[in-house]
Amino acid sequence: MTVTQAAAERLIRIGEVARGAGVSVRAVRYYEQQGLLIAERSPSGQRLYRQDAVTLVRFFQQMFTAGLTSRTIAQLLPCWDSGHTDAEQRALLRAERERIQAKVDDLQAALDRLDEVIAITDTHP
Amino acid sequence: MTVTQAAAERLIRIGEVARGAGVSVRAVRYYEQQGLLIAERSPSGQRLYRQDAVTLVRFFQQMFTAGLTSRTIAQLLPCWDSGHTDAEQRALLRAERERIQAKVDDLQAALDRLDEVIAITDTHP
DNA sequence: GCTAAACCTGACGCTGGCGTCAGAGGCAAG
DNA sequence: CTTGCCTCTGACGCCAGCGTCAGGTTTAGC
Repeated sequence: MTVTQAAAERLIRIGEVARGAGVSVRAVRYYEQQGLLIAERSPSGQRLYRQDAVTLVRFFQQMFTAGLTSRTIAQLLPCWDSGHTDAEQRALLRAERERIQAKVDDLQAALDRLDEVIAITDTHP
Repeated sequence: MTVTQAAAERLIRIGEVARGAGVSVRAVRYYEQQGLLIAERSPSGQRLYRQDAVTLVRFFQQMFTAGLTSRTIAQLLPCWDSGHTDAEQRALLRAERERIQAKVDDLQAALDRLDEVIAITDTHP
């Protein structure tokens, strides 16, 4: 799936990336600052992205909402591109997996508590 | 369950509350500042809590990890004490429930993505 | 009565993912 | 050529739940 020979691919500017992914322009710049998204530059200095940057940004958003930091995502990015991992990355993957799973459990427990109250207060108007 | 006649109940100080609930003393003071935990005061000004404050603080922690703000918790606190809710509180309860459920779904989706990568990279050493 | 531990009130710092404002340059259309 | 939108680089602001330091009082044990 890693097409390296995108010869005459249409490049898009930052606004199109932002709109496409549903985030702000500021956010996209921030991702670059964090080393997540490398952009080419036009002669005048404007950022130019490949279209799959949109997909990538959506992916970043998903990871952010899962509680990963940009630093962690940056460390894991090579996995997505190459499909290979070193020991450190595998450990990171498992650690994040566990963290997220634990958070799911916490949220589920909180949900149960809230449902208790909802049930009680619904039967006691 | 709401025993209002705790005549000679043993009161505890902030350190004991903190240790009992597994949080810092600073956190307990913060909860008071946010209107979550009202403490009596000794003649010299030290905070005095009933033992169930420990349970309450644990509950706060659970809600915090579920993403509720102290403001929201404060608005919902009467529900726990009285077992009654007004319309606003019921709406709040449902809104938080939905928010948490949505977050669970997001986390689950992120977990699936991570598991994909883990699976792929485990079979490709 | 002394000391160590615990408590008090401010008040500033930190983290992370941006929002937002300032001031300046780029680009297609009319 | 000008109008209007897009983009650029800093740099400060924000929120929420505390951590942490400063400087002073209280409590408990010996």
